[in-house]
Amino acid sequence: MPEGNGLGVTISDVARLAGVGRGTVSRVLNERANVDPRTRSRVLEAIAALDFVPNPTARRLSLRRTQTIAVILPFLTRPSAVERLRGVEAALVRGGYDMIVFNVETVERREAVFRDLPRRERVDGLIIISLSPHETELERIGRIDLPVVLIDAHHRTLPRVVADDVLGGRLASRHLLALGHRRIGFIGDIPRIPLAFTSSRLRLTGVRREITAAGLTIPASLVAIGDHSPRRSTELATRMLTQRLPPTAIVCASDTQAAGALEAANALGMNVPGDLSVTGYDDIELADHLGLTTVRQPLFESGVRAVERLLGMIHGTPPGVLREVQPISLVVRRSTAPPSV
Amino acid sequence: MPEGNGLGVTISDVARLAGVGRGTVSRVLNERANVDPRTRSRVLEAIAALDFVPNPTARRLSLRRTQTIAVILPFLTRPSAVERLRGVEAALVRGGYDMIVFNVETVERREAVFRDLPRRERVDGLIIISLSPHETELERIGRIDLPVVLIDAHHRTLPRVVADDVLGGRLASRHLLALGHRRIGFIGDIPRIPLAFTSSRLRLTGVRREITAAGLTIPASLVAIGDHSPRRSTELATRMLTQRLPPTAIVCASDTQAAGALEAANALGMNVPGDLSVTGYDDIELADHLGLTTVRQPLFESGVRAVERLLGMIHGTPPGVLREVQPISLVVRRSTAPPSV
DNA sequence: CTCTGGCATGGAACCGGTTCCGATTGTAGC
DNA sequence: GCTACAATCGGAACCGGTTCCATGCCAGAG
Repeated sequence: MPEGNGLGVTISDVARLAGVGRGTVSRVLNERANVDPRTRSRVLEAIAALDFVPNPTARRLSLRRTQTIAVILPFLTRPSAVERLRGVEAALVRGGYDMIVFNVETVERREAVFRDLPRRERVDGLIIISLSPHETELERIGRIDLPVVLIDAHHRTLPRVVADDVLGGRLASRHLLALGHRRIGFIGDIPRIPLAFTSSRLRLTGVRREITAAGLTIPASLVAIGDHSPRRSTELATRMLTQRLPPTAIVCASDTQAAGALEAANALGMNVPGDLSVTGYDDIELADHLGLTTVRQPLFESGVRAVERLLGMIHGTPPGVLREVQPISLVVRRSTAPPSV
Repeated sequence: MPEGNGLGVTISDVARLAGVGRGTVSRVLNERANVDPRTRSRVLEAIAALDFVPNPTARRLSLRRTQTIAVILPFLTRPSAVERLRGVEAALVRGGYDMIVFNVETVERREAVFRDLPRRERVDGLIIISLSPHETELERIGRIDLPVVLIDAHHRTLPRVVADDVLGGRLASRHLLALGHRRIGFIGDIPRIPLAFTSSRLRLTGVRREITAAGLTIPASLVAIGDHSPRRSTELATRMLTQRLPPTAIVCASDTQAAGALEAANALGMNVPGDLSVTGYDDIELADHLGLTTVRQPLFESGVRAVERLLGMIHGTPPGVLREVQPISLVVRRSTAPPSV
């Protein structure tokens, strides 16, 4: 254990040097009224002279507040999740809070995190990204009255920041229908029930509704589900494109998967958008780069909003509307065009 | 401020219920010897009955240890950085430490982080990814005697986990030279001096050395520097490929930039690897997906190793060799082939 | 049977802040 | 000149743990 604890200057040292009591130093530090200006400046001088900085741990214990927020997210691997995290981080820094991160990639880890974390003494609040809490997990959080905000996840009773994924599915397919496509495929995620929440299913629902509304149907052979990797998506797209009646367009549940589909088309010598249209979801940097038509949702901003709401709750503001829906929009680029036939 | 602090059970409550002193409860909690087995089990019963969990903040104050590590990294946007962070997170969880993350994307933020963070008693240690500390920053850290480990960054006196970027540059270009390429280009990062550390320069050095060793040179027209985005890389590659004497191969300082170069070739109607060979760096998931020949470095593992070393330092193990070099290797995929001419 | 030594344990002191209470000082009002 | 009250401030108590020290008790040695 390292011994030298640097400048071990405490509030008592400051008090002694300034010739005042500890309480007075504390009052100066916290900018309370009722401190004589002359006393105040003497204290400030002492603080400067000693290069004193208050010990946050002691402060936390005394105030029973940690100034720390925990963020739980699965899949730190996904660009969209990381982008939300960036938003959270930026907003927390502005608010003077620390962010501690829990990446849950397995069910065991998920259980461990929900068992250990939600203790009042550890954090002041919780942000959960792309993960819908179970009832038992929720019950534990509720019992200790810990403020929580979800991002991209659902629960009837919890404040959350989401986008309308059904609408997103509709926007993508509406665009393709308007271009004249009639055989539209879908590539999405496995709904990994025990672990994470996946928006993929909702997007598929949107696609289905829009296509049904147009008087068409989407055959089972044009719906492919697999894990989130572009490689898997390439396999699925290849299989879909090489069957008897291939689609003229594919809606993908993420930009990453759309990149996989583009790769498949490329390998098969198909021209995008000439022979095949592809849409993505999220509008991450990759989408711009690939010229992907995609559904844009405000990822960074979702993190910012979640923090704003969480800090509001911590400071006693009523949570307002539970389900905050963020706007989404279709970004048309060069991966979609009318079908050639 | 919310009042209900859930189960506000303290060690005193446990002591009272078990009919022992607080010290004894603490001894049981910390599995110290010198506790009578009968007393021990009475205490354990009381703990279970009250569902008691020690308050970490109080523990921290008393032990003068935070059980928390700070991670500073620029560019949470880059897949390679995130992958390192994943490794750090995984290893810290195993060690029972919390991770607090600081994403620095501007110079102001960098300054703020280095000013506020290494204040005593905030964290037990520091991991810095892809950012070489200035002397002034270092002096501040050194003064408070805070253990630090760098990842993918350099400083003579600090323990660090790095890979040999010069070698990486050589591996990529050696491969291309062996295939018969003679005009080899390079696309890399701006060396953003005030903010982050960039390995790009070192990789270019490696490329230069290898090419020089082969009796060739690399003209200025074949070296392009730009920011890290694939879009920018596409622009640079396009310009490079449309000049009078275009390269037959391009070494890129990252997989992301290689993706940009592939995109440029694609747009120009060039066949990869027929008309152009491209290499990347890092071997992120994208590289596998694109079939990119690349230099693989253990990103996740770099985070794990940094944590192992940091925790060792915290527990008093001598740091050993300062500069720990991780192995890298060339992964040959389908983006490289002999030149057609 | 007494002395000695060691184990178990209660409780005080401490970590470094905040806050509350009561005392002191100063001043305005009569 | 005295009272009343407000402003200011010192210091105790507290947040909830850990650790050290002193004490009580018991067993074994002489």
